[in-house]
Amino acid sequence: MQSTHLREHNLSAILIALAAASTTSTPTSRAGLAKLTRLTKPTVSKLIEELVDADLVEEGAPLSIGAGRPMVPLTPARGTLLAIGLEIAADHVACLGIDLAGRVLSHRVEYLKVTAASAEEAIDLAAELVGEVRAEAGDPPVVEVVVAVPGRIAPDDGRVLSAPNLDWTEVPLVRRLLDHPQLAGLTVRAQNDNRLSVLTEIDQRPGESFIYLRGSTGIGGAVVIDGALMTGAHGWAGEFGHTVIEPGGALCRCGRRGCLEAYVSYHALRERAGLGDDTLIEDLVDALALTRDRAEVIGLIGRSLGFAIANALNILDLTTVVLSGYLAPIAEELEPVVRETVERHALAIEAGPVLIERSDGLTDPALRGAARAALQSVFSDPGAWIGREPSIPAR
Amino acid sequence: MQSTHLREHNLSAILIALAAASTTSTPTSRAGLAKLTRLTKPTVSKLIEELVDADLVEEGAPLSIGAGRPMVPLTPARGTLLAIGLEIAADHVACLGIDLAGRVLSHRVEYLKVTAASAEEAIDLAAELVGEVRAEAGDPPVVEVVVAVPGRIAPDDGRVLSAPNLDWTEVPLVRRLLDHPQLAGLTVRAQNDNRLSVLTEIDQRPGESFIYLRGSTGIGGAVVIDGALMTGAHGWAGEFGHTVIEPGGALCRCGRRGCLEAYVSYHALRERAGLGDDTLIEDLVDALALTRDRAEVIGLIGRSLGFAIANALNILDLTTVVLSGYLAPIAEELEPVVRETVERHALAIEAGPVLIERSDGLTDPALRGAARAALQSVFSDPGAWIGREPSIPAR
DNA sequence: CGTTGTTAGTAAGGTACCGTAACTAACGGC
DNA sequence: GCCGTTAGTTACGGTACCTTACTAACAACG
Repeated sequence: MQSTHLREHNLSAILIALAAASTTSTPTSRAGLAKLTRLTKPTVSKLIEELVDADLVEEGAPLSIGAGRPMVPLTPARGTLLAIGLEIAADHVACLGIDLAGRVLSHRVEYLKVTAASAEEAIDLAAELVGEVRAEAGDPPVVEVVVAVPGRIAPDDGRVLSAPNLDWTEVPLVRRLLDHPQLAGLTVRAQNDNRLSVLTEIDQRPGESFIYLRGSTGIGGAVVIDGALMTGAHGWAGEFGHTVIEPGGALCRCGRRGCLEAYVSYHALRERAGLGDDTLIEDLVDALALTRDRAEVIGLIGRSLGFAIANALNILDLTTVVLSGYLAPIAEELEPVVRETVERHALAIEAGPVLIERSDGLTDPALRGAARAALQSVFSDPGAWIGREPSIPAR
Repeated sequence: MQSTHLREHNLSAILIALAAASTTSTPTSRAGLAKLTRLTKPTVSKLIEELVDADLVEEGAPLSIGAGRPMVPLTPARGTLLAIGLEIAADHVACLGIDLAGRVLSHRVEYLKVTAASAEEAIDLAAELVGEVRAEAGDPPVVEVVVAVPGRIAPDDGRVLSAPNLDWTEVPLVRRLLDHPQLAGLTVRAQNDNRLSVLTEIDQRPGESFIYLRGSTGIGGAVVIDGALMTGAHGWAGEFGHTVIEPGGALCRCGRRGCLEAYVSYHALRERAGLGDDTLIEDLVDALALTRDRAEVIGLIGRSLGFAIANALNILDLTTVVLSGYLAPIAEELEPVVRETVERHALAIEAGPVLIERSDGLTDPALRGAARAALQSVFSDPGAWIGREPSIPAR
């Protein structure tokens, strides 16, 4: 490591510690940050001064707690930077702008049957929403734009390889977005919506390790180790949807047999119960419970999930499972069934209980996650947002 | 990060880069290390000087390659430090001493039916071997002692919780070893033998990501991501032995049904074929081939492995599988069967071929891995081995 | 056989960053 | 009003690294 990088490293560490502390509603001072980061007070003071000058950190009014000189509470600056999340879903396009503090500056949703429209149309709409969000937020500098798409995305150039729910194949999404004046000159990245949803969950559970399962039209998932999303060789580690839970079992959309997704996804459950395709995902379980015993429905879903989870826990040796999407509202119902199945199959049980928890259920996790991902570059390299800006040395 | 740590970080980076480079038999100079670590030549020179003074790095005779001033080749020092690996296996106790360069300084094996003897006896023998190895190596400073045990180990105090193949339960291994004069004052750690075996494989594949499967009395395994061993919540991530491959299938030693280990471990295969318990692990497949068609044996093993591997690949999104233990010699035979099974079940296939490779098959991987693990602290904190030694600041 | 070009390594000085020690600021409690 | 306590600043010094420029040692070429 070069000594220039030391400064950037410490700036980043301080900003990250500050952001983490301010989500806990504990006011944080320079002295507090010094303890958290194990740097000395003068060092923190000097670095904080630069962050304040660069409008990345805000000072509050002095605040007295107990004896001693009152602290000057610090928070990530509000409204000075804009991180933009976009979401292109089957029935809507949405855009969310947040600042460093994670506060929503602007939010726009337009309903659009994307499958019925052309990709161009959806992308035009998305760009338009970006323009509106930027304007409403007061047109501060934009950090980055991250687009959530329900499909597979080429890691190199942000092409959408396939997005079945949108009827998209080979759409050069990022390139097309960059053609629009509202996004000219910005950094734009595309990511799978499920993977971005996890970021929202990671925010709620900083530093934890868990398996994330999201029930949606398909089954998405992810593996989080110590607060870091596992990627894998192609970026789809933790996609539990196509874990085989019954060799030679039900036919899956992917062409194989016995995948988890062939049993507990919205599509699979709806079709097997003969429900119409106007059934909303959030109403799925209630609708199923009308066609047969609710306990039976929960049992089917729970046992299928449990089997997939058991295998994952065996391989990963983790203890926490977070259920999201349409699985979140029924997490408490599922818990005993899943737990029983997991305990029958998983070795890790011997080490203690497996926790099966519901996602904190914030709305629009993919959209929030996208905006959150757009923020990331500021935290990992605040130096780039300060006047000096050596950050990327010429080579 | 504090500025004192910068030096340690860079010392460590240089030593690690040097060690990595010298395994590739490419002679490396100060200038070469400067390029590898992205530090400048003067910085590398100064740090290397300290490492040479501390006997951690050796200079060779100047070596001319092409034009320009000849380089001074550098290598990790040989014979100046001793890292000790111990192995306690069912039928022997072994001790290996290596230096920074990974060269074997001394090696001792004593055959002992550990199950027939007391734990005390085995531990006494181990300590004795350590004494002999230290003496033969010329009694240089000992870095650390790492003990490989085929069982589960308490992470905090190195107690062996259970080691079925040794008939051990609750043996305070590390504490007892420290009682012996040969190990007085040393740092001693215990680790599962399979997990240490992986370290030997990681050495051969620096920076790679792969799944490791080791056929032995049981089935051990591990997950390696970018050259780092995944641990999990309790340190047994990647223990594929108890992945369920057939719900409600064959009864396993662990009390559950359908585990991988109940099909392809030495014990399971031997017993199902009615072979005597004097069959050696390395002869297992040949012996099985006498009782029935060899293709059938390979097919059984391959399909079972393939199913477990497919699930793991789906979850982890990796592309390489390394077979070790008794599986290594038959890796080429297994490959088509495993590949076919994996391709039928694994999603990741769509991204390209899955590589099923054999371990490089060094003898005694667990013992080597233990010695290698004992070396680790030098590489991660060379500062502690240099006169200055601030390393662990008082708190 | 000297000249030129190339690469390895060293020397000297400067700079950036952080840490230490001591100080001021601002409060509560007695 | 004094004292103890905590927040934050100032001044200074040390450490580590970088830049620039140099020397060392070789190959290739005419």
